[in-house]
Amino acid sequence: MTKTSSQCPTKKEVLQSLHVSENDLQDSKAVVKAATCMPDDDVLIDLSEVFKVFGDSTRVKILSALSYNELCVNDISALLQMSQSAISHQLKVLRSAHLVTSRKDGKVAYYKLDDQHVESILAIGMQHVIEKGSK
Amino acid sequence: MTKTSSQCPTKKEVLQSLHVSENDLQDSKAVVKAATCMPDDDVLIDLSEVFKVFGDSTRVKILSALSYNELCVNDISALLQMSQSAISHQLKVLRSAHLVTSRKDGKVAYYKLDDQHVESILAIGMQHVIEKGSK
DNA sequence: AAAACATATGAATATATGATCATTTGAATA
DNA sequence: TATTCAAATGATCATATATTCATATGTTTT
Repeated sequence: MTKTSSQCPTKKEVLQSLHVSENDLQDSKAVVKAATCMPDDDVLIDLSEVFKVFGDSTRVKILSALSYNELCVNDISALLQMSQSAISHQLKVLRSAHLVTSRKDGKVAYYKLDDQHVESILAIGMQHVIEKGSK
Repeated sequence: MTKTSSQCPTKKEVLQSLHVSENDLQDSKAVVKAATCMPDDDVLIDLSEVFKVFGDSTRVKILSALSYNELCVNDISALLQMSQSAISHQLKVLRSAHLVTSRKDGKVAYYKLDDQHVESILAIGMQHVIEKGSK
């Protein structure tokens, strides 16, 4: 069986796909390694989309609040002292990203964190903030 | 010794500070718990700022690349097939957020991840993407 | 010293996005 | 059934931001 380029591209193939020659680069070995090991573009784009959802103070506050208790829209609105509409819009964003789930009890919609990852991400991010400071 | 309100605010005090009365809320106990336990606003804002930096595909690609190797600006530019200027601007954002550090060797500036948190955050975010899918 | 090179930076622009306001949907209750 | 209430949604607007283009800075080499 012969290795195909998609399974194990040669250095030459990698550089070609990047439209560069070896002497355009300071460290072609490092570039090839990164190019070979990095996840596909679409995966990294998805990843950035997830972080983008964490990257808003209103949404982070909602997530932080939900890490202690399930809460309904009205109560989140009161807690954060923001309009019901603003909260509802952001909850939609959080739902789309699978960061929260909701259940309905009559007219009241209760939200909670979707899974354990959410808390983990918040916790590690918090560590970074504590160690490196804000700015 | 008497507890002061700043050390252990009463339920009444918490609700007052939120400008709500108990019957504005579905679950006042849950709201008070969240209000009491949540980190201060400025901490959560800082946290969201960190995630905001992760929340861009170009920056995530840079961070992913740097997780395999230290790389210089030119090589990142070639790897991502983006202009030197665009990369340099984003590296500045990453530096400001303490996600990468740089060293200079002559004219060449090499960048690497600042600390272990960066990789951890990427890894957990990736888990979420894999498990929940992109959209 | 001049030229070449790697990186950084400032201004400008186009796009993305968060909050508001007005309205709608859907469920409980009078 | 009409009303009230919680939540969701659509349109709009103001702000934030990522890239480009032009240029500056600083270093090495000729």
